[in-house]
Amino acid sequence: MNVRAAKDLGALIRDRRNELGLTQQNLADKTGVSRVWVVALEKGKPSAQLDLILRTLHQLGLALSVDSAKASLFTPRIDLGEIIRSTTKQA
Amino acid sequence: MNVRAAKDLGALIRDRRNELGLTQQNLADKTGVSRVWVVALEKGKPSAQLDLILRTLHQLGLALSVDSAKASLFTPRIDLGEIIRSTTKQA
DNA sequence: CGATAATGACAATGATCGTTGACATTTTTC
DNA sequence: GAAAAATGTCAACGATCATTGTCATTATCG
Repeated sequence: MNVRAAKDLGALIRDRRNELGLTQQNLADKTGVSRVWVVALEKGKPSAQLDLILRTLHQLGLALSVDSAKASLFTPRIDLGEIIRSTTKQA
Repeated sequence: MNVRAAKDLGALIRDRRNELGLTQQNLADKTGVSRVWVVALEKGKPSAQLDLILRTLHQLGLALSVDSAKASLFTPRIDLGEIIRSTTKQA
């Protein structure tokens, strides 16, 4: 997903954390940050620091990437793994 | 490109800035940050803050995105625009 | 319902940020 | 090679960070 502003990242992280069934405290502990920071991050903290963000995403099984702004609109990610899986599953 | 650590982002930004023929001062002015900060960022500043990073990338025509860590390995970006362009260009 | 967990908010603190201004060191241009 | 531009580095400063501890408010579970 595209991250245009801090709020995008916050929402994304909160959703993913819930997907994994983690509490804010769980995530904070695993990541090595305070729970207060996680709360702020999910609220869309613009001043959040890069390394803490990277560590948080890592704990959530997420990764950060940078692409051309135009590309991010017209170059969708194609999940080759899923395509291969679903086209070869015929027993 | 994938950003695993602050240094990745720094290298990426420096390369892109040079591609565009901008000086550190140029980029700093456009982005509204100090040149010292740009220098540090390109060197791989882990404590760089999200909003400043987003503003910098924006000025470079770059965008930030978050994907599944696994996905980022197996879901390449497909440039549909380029595909359409090159398959319809026959006069 | 009652108890417990989870989340949101606040203040106080030490640590660190990003800025300005200056100077040294490349790198580029003529 | 000389001049100019670009880059790297430093110190001092006010501003802000991330942390801890605490308490109020929701959710969740038995």
